[in-house]
Amino acid sequence: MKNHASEMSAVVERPMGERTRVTINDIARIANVSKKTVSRVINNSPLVRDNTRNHVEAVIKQHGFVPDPQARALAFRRSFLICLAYDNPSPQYVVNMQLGILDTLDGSDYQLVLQPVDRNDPDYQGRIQRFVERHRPGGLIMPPSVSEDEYVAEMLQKLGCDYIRIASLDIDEPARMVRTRDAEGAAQAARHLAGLGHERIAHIHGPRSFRSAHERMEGFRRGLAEFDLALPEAMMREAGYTFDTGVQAADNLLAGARRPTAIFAGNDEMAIGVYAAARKAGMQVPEDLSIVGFDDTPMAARMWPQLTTVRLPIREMGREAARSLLRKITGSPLQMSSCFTPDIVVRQSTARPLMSD
Amino acid sequence: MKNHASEMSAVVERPMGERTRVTINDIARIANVSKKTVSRVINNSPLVRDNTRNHVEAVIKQHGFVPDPQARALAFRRSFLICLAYDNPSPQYVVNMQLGILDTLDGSDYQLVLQPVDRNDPDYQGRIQRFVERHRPGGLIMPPSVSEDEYVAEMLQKLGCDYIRIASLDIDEPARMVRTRDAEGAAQAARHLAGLGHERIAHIHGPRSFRSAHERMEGFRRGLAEFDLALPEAMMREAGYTFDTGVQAADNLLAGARRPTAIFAGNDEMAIGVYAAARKAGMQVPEDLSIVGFDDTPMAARMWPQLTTVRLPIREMGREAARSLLRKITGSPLQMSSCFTPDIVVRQSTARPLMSD
DNA sequence: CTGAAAGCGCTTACAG
DNA sequence: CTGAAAGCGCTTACAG
Repeated sequence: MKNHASEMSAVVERPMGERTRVTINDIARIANVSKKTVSRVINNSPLVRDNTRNHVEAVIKQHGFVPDPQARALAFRRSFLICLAYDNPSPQYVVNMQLGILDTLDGSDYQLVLQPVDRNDPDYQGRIQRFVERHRPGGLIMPPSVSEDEYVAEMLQKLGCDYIRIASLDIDEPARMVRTRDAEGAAQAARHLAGLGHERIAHIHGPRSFRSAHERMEGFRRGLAEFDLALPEAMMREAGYTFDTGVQAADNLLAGARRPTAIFAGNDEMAIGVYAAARKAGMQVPEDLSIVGFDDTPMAARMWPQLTTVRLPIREMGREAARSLLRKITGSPLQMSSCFTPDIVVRQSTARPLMSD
Repeated sequence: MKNHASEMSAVVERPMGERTRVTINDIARIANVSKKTVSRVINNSPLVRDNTRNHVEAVIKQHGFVPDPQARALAFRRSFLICLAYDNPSPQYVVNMQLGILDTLDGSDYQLVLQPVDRNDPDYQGRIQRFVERHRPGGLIMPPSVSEDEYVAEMLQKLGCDYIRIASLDIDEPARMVRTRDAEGAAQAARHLAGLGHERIAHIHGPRSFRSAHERMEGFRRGLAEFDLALPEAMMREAGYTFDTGVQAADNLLAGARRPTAIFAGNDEMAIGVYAAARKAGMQVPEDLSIVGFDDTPMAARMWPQLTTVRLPIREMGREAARSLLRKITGSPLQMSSCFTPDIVVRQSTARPLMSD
């Protein structure tokens, strides 16, 4: 795949297989300008004559020069790392978010590094702080619930580190936010269930430490209210956004005398737990129990019956978060906020309630 | 969380919130040694007197000095990045692999960066090569099927870049391998099904471009042979390690006149596709059809009935791969190969076949 | 609009 | 075992 002769000679020159690398000095010499001028071209400084720029760019292209990220990082006092700091327990969410960010970063100078954290770890903020102090990343992207931690956001501002928060409510200036309208999505779930004729409707929400749990709960409540339906305490359970906690909460809900005919779970993981609880209780889905989830993870469409859920375009959100962050870093002027409204995806886990009572 | 007075003074000195950072020069001055000696301590050089080392280490600790990764990278001509280059389509596999690697990297000087690739992209090897040339990572970790690409391995050797290949057969020197005995796992699946009394047993295997697909197929065949059972062509289908292709392959298998009574799928994703095909065909699992998967992803235990599958400890494999890589990088002498043998996890998707025929 | 000097915080190569 | 000098490949601060 490579010129054999030149490869041989390179090997002779550098036995470790390290090919001679074109540097800014080579380009400066060849283009007959100072290295500072090459630097200006690399960094898109306006202080370069068009003629000079074109010439330098031609030389750069001809020699396949790519500035060394490590050297730039040292001189800039800032690395070309973008950090995803997350604590979302759903692997689907995480992978899609990563893919979205990588979509945007591909072709840029930045690399994605991962910082999974545990908000129950008392040192979790310290871990983020140390990472930022040591590696001085270009910026951080924080999905819920890390995004909801004001202390972390303030710390990043003090450290002069850019960031984007993905969250279900406005908790920062627009240019630093990717907003999701979770409440509206939950309201759609409520309208769907109420519209089918359900009246005894329950809700399993995520941990109270997640703002999204509140938003979804309140949105769901508002949606029900449009149909003059209430969401009493007896019909609510808190769970941990995981399968196991979803099973437990649903077990509990279905053990009562007046069972709900429909359950809206705060995410798909818990909704899938509701399937398991329903089976244990001898209930058919959707005949005896309608189930709605939130997220539309791939698993939703693989369940039987397929899960009706509220879709949030995670990957596209990741793309947009990275785009916004890159804009902040480069100081681009057009910094508007972006907002994603979820949509309900009706599948087979919801139906009219059986006439009972 | 921090000494208030010192934080204030730092803010006054550096308005951008950039706190003065302790460098190797500060430590050298305070410890009254040359910076080269500090460097030796940092890098665990044996050429330091114990007295000197202890003293320098005390000063380092006292001042919370952490060497700048960017500066070290520039001087070393090698960055403190570990790259995961993967093309595995299962999000569960990817997330668990990442978590395992991060377990090991946590506390080290290295950061994990992601390089998802598409082996159908004609430029995919070029993408890896360019990443390595530009970022000079400490090393790469490659799970299947990227690990099975000899061209990539040779390229990395030429570039002098360390790597670890996770694969189901010995394709490199032991110190560069994390081996999995996929064939043995598949043989266990075969023994389990044959032991239950199945005779018409089918296999949906992954893409032929994955060596693991071959290993699992051959292991399964050998396991059946122990029970004098054959695996005829009519009972084999190729699919893409994804849910959708799994559904298709199973549809096809179940459309024939002599339906299999059991199907072993090459991974869980496809096995879950078999559930869907079985339902479409009006078959009950496990009464009419036994199903076995491979991987034991979290979804396996969430299916109904729960999926019998072959478990590979992905996260532990990730940990071990990162450990081996760090050993290679530091030139540690004890470099043995590690090997993981999968185990069958019997759940509820397998049972004795109904007496028919 | 362009450049020469100094510096980012480390390590390598050499000397002792 | 220890250190002074030069260098890694860029950018900042300053001058013109």
